[in-house]
Amino acid sequence: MGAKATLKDIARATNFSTATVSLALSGKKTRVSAATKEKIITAARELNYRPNYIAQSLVTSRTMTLGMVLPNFNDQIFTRFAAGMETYARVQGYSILFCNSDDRIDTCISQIKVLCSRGVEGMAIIPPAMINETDSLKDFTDTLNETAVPYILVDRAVHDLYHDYVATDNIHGGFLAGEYLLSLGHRRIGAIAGPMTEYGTIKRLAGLKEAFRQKGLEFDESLLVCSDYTFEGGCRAAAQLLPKNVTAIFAFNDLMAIGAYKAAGKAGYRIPDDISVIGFDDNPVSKLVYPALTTISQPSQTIGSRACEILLERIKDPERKNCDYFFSPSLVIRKSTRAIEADQ
Amino acid sequence: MGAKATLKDIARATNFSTATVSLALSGKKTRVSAATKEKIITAARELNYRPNYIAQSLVTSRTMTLGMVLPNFNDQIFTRFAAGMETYARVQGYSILFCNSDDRIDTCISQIKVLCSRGVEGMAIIPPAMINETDSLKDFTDTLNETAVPYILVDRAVHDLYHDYVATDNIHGGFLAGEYLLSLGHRRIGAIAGPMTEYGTIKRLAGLKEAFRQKGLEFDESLLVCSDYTFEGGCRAAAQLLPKNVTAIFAFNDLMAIGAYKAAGKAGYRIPDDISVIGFDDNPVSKLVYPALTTISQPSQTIGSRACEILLERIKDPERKNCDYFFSPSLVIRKSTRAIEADQ
DNA sequence: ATAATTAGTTAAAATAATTTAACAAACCGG
DNA sequence: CCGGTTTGTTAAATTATTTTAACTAATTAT
Repeated sequence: MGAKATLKDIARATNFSTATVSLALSGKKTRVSAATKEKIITAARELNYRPNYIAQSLVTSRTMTLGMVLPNFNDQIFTRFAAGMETYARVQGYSILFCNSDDRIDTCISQIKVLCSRGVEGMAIIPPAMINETDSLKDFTDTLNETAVPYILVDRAVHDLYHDYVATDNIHGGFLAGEYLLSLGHRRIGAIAGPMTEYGTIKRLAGLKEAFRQKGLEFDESLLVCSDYTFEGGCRAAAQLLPKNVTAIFAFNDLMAIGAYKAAGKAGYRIPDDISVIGFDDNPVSKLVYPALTTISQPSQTIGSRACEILLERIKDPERKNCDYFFSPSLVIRKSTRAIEADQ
Repeated sequence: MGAKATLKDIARATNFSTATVSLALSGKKTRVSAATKEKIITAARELNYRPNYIAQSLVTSRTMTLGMVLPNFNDQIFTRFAAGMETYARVQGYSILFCNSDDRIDTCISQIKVLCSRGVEGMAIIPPAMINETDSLKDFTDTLNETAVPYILVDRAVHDLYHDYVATDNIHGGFLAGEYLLSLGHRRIGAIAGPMTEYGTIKRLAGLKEAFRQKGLEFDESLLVCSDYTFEGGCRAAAQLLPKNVTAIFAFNDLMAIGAYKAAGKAGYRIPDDISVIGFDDNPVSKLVYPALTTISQPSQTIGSRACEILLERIKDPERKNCDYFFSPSLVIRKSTRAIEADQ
């Protein structure tokens, strides 16, 4: 009962060597006679044999395990990456160790080390938000450069770390938002951006400006407020923007857009009658708020799945060239935007 | 660079045996001279040594890995359990394999088997919602009974499976919601429950009725609508309730409460002026909606942490008696409820 | 000075599998 | 019947670590 059978036990029971037993049970088309195979399989069943994956891993150095480091477990954007990752991994027979970095570089580094020690075959890492602005950046890149474990960066790019990278095409996303608001006739468009130290922020803004340019217009920089991707930050930023007679607000994520709802409500503006609001992410929340939020949908789940696929390819072929993979976001029109007469 | 250093490499570099190196690095208070220890630790750092957990596991038969099965990765309630679990596990040196059961029994069973094969020391399982109403229930309990791996059930109880179990004290939660609405003067209180096949639903309702009873009143069963814990379900249920002149609605989760917002908005009711709404869960969303939702807060993160703690205790002592652990929820008053004159 | 104890170190075993290289036996063609 | 191939099997090496038991040298006690 208690003690679990090993190859050795089967070998003893059948009078074959452990090598033969291993061969017979491995199922590979090796030269083991049918009679031998049958005896061994029968004995294995009788002894209720279960291969020890740990021992297998030690010798094959395959663990069928991946690692993923997330900045937190609460933000739906991250958990959707995680969900996509898990879905793809599962059908490939892989399991995933999920780690929380608390969005801190030191924790992220230590989690990466733990994952390597645990013998994951590959890692998907969403780096901390501030990764590019701290002194610890080098510690981070050093850690990754020193490890022999293949990895892929997800969502957030890192300076001086030229590696596989998957993310939303943020330029295109910013463009889509701008293009849509312009097509509705809006001209005084306020933008609630994130910190300008982030790639994503910079790109979304670039896309927005490009949309203006393609219409032969120019984005009014005085209507740009940099915030912090939080609900409260969005609320504060919108409060600054509303007095400037904007007819539409593009918040660089849904949380800030919903913060703008609050500011608009307080100031007596109705959405979308008095002001249109568009977000970014397609956070599940955006379907729940009233009015439902028009937004730029990041294909997070798909990105997660593809990240896993690309990671597995890299594991197979570590010499493969590093690539950036960008996934097109899409416009999801709900109830927070409306057309206005371009009266100016 | 590429090749990772082993104990042997350090032994070779320092001219000590692998045994000494192992002893020196293990940190245990063994008799290794300070000088030796220092040399070895220095060499280990230089060679960028990382212990191979696989080899460690093989000999110690401890993997320092736990498993957790979630119905999905998107619902914040589950990810908060997961976050709490991970936080506690991390400081104890454990990593966690997180699995998604897609809320299906067969997938859940197969994930449990995968976890066992991978040698997790223990499992935390949130069973599928329908677990108690399908023919596969026995498969599920059999799988768990046969395995030698300790486990704990989280959030959802399972028939005929007497084991460690952690959850919110749903009776008390239902009571708190009822008590609060009654204290505000509400008497015609509508309830949007979940399916009556779920323990959680039954208990929340029992708590609500108890609150009435303690006031010498009785809950009006005609104001009870059973729904399905979704936004749309809540919206439909509220649409049934509103014509019945309820002055307050207790939705058994926040998603349904926010669905009720939508129904109320459509019917021209203002919250909380015309109708009070209280939810359950304290889903992060409830802070974002307008007006911010008053709700019963489940201490999900705490429950996750405690689940991990209890699981680790059970791993240490498999003979320990099985227990149910219930955690008190708390009332979080926001903006969706108000007092009325008890004019009837 | 001798015996007993302690400190520091190590050789070797153990963990449970896979893999390699070798070997014997059977088979086959000329 | 002899060289070559194929088939079936196994001994031994390998994986990276911990652990045990033994050994030497130094210290302490008698």
